[in-house]
Amino acid sequence: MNKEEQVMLGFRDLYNKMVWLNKDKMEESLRGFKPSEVHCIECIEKNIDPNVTKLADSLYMTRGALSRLTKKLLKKGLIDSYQKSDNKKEIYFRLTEQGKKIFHIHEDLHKEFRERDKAVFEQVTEEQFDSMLRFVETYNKHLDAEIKKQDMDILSRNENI
Amino acid sequence: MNKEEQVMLGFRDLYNKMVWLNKDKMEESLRGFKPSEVHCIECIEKNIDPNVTKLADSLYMTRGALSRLTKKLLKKGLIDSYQKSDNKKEIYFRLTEQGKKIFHIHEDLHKEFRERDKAVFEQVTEEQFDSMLRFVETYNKHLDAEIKKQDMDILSRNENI
DNA sequence: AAGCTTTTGTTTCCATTTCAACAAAAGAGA
DNA sequence: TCTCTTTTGTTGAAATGGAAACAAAAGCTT
Repeated sequence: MNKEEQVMLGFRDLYNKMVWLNKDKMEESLRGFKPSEVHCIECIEKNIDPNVTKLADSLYMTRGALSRLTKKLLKKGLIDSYQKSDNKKEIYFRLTEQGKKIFHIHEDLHKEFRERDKAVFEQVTEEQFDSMLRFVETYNKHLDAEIKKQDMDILSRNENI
Repeated sequence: MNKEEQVMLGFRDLYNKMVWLNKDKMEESLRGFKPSEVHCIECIEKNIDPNVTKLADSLYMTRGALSRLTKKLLKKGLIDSYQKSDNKKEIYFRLTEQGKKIFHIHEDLHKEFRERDKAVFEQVTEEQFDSMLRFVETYNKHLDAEIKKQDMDILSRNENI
């Protein structure tokens, strides 16, 4: 196995382990709230005028899933919806006071995770961080371009039908 | 946002984008096979005497999920099961010829992905790779320890009941 | 060997997500 | 403006995966 693969597999493992590990802690601090709900809340707060489509794109899920998820959060009183006067189709969301509470508990939890993993990050130099950051940015841009390319392909394939 | 977070969020995005992007390609090359099935096949080939429990651990899923998944693959004739003479409980799996075909198509696909992303990796020096590899290894070890710690917690909590 | 604890694989039940089809609104082009 | 296309959000049906309960086998302790 070459180094590229090792790095990417290593990160895949890291990702899975973190999800696995944080899930329990999350359920402990935020009883009654599922990871998907908390992620949705996080995403609503961090986006400008988020609607079902935008949230689906950000969370790498389908619009159908987010339609249902937002409905649940509305019912629980964690989010509000609003529209703009010049658009009767798009429906946007924002956090209620109660939703903001959840958001902040989640933020604190992340601080706790950072604290938990501090020892690892202390071993990394500033240059190493910058190097990794450059790598991540380059790769992300590359994949964005590939995703766009693939969307084009799907589009043009539909035209041929 | 500090650099640690940027790096980790960057990798989370990378991971999600790759899953998203590769899923379509996978369905294209391996019609009728879901990512979960292919991952399971990959995992069976790359492990020694894999059983439901080992597969569940490797794939960060539950034993229940893998019990069903392996059953599906058995039905499709992609895998075989076998046991050892000294253990009547554990059931191991191996790929059939047809399963190996799927495995190799998947391997080729990965080569294709590497080719697709070659431009990104060409910009990375050997030292950068080594640096990232060290980071990934350290972090993984750290999380393994944390997971173990959490399991201990759960265990001791049960003792108190 | 006997009695317990743990591990393993399975199953039932349930929540979540995707897929596909749909209607309504927006956008684009003549 | 009228028409065709695309986008948006929603829904029913189906697939998926997790939680928990379970029996059978294995492991351990005495």
